[in-house]
Amino acid sequence: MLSQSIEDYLKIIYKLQHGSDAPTQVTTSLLAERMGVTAASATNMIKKLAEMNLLEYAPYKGVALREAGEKIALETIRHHRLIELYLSEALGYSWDAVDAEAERLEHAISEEFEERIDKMLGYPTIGAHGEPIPNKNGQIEEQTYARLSDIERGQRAVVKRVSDRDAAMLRYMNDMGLRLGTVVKVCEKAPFKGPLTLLIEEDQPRTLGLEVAHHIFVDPIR
Amino acid sequence: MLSQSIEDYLKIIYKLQHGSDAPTQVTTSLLAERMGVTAASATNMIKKLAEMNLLEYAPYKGVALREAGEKIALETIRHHRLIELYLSEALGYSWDAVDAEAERLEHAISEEFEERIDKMLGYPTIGAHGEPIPNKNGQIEEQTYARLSDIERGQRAVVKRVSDRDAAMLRYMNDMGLRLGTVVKVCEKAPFKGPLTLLIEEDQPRTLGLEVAHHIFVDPIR
DNA sequence: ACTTTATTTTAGTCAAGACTAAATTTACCT
DNA sequence: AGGTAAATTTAGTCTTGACTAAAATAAAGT
Repeated sequence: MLSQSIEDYLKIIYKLQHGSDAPTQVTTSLLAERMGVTAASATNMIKKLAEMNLLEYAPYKGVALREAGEKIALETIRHHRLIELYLSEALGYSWDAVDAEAERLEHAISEEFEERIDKMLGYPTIGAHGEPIPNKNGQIEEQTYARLSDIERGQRAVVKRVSDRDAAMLRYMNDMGLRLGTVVKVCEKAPFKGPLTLLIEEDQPRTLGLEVAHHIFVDPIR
Repeated sequence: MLSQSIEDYLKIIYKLQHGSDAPTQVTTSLLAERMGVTAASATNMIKKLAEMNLLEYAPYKGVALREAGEKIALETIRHHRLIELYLSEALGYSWDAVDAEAERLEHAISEEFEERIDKMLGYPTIGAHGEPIPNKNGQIEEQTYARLSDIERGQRAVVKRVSDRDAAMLRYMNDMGLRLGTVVKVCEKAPFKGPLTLLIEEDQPRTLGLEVAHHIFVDPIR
């Protein structure tokens, strides 16, 4: 059995490699920051994972997952996203609470548990925040959506995915009435990285900071 | 936060103190055996728990939980039994599979998770194998049932609780058609600790070894 | 009461995975 | 190209919770 720690490291490396923000090189310090440990600790673990042939390690340069490592990362991510969706659908958890709970549960569930909730949810392919859920074979359909912050004025778009990095931000989005599938229209964009004004589902206009809009992924209409 | 290990030790000590088999004195070796560790390891942990004022430790004699330790034990047991029932009721787990899964999950769930499944289950007081579920305040209603092995010939009784120590035995009981609430009648008891013959729910007679009957707790009728 | 045996405790190791402080490497700037 | 700052790695420590082997204690038999 693999330790929780190892699963977490691999999961985060995968996310960094395939994330929408910085798909350059996964450095020790970036990994350390995401794991909430010091760089020295990250180096130790990296050496161990390289030893186990789970990743490619170029000292002072960075890491890249090998096939075996990616497989474990995707299994862990699958667990996480299935659990998040289950908590949300079956237990009524809110958008911002699922991540923390899933973070601990993902390491504790068996294959049987995974299969049962997968079935119960109807073999879903999209998670609670719009993320793709890897299938049992570790295949995943990476998506590419536009950021709401990049949408032109006047354009309408459907909310497809939100970043789950910040629970407070998720709660805020939720309070604004944003959900997966919500249709928004950009009415106004203030200059100099100013906020944008949105029409959410034909309701009254709302103003949203760019920072938040940057973490909302949409599909423009027409 | 308390470690999984600590929670497990306290839980097992509680069960040994209140178990139906040997409520004498909880010894180091008994605890070690149930935890699957060596006696030396158990001694170490006992000293640590005594240091934390979670239990009373008389070297060479044994241990007894103090109030704080019992509270933690009961919380852990509550988690375990709620999860078992949830797995059984909501996810269709079989009698013999719930324990192993709950064993890992009990340390991973939050208070919110506990509350949500508690509510979903209708605030149950009896677990999947008939055990009492401690309430949120750590109160528990200890039961005293007769063992099926002690029931007189001709007597009828209702199955109230089964031991969950051995998954294979649980599977066997299940295959025999035994469930909580099942009515059985003892038709025959072979001498010299021989097997007993049962009538299960007015079906055809079945023969059951004493060992198994010893782990089935019943409430005699009339 | 003394000896043998079983149980328990002590002493010393080990592995995981974190940390700090120091040394090293890379990168950047003029 | 040389010098400095930032990033990374190395070296050494710590904690948790296991282990083995040896010592100490308790229990039991004659």
